[in-house]
Amino acid sequence: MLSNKTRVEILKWLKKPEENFPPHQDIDHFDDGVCVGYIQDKAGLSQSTISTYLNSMQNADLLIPTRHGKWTYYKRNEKVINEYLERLTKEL
Amino acid sequence: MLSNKTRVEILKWLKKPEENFPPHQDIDHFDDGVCVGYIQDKAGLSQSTISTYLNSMQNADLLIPTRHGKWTYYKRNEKVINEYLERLTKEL
DNA sequence: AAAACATATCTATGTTTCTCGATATGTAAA
DNA sequence: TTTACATATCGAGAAACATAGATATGTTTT
Repeated sequence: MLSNKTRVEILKWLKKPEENFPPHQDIDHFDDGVCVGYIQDKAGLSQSTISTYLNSMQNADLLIPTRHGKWTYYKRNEKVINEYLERLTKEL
Repeated sequence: MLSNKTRVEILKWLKKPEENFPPHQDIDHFDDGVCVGYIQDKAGLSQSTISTYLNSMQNADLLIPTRHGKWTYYKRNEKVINEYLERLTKEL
């Protein structure tokens, strides 16, 4: 999962949404993360590719999706990400 | 590089050679790591595959090779491995 | 110097991953 | 209740990776 440059970048971007994405129009915070379109623009890959990536990261429990109207927002699952890093650091 | 199960396993095995490999015949320590043949036996993959893996990990600076007679021993490059883990923990 | 042995490299094939365009689905606006 | 929009899913081709067998290289033993 974390063997892909773009997916890792996305995780990093979502660490500080205010610094990496423009403000959303319908909501004035990043509490639920960032919408797919913004992530797509930033990554420069096709809509389907990004959607697939985000979906796979959600399946891996690295991201948490929230639907707001027609938009889907994705945010990091800090707990799982930290657990992964800790385990890796311990075992590797 | 660390996206491959076998390669990650090898790194883990080399963390504690005494526990994971039989003693070498020509030398009585693991100071320079473990010879290719033992790693191959443990991994259960072909000689060429393991040799290729070890070589690629050496190129990535994760392993340090030492030649003793006709054997090549590989050990972990702790410095680089730790730096990688620290950077990942900081950035991810 | 030849034979034996450990490892490295080459070549090839099957499998997985990346990536896209096309299409489907779900939601909101007209 | 169509139409428009955001995202998801499907199907396919190209690229990268995994892996093995054959062969080459380097080292030791005979």
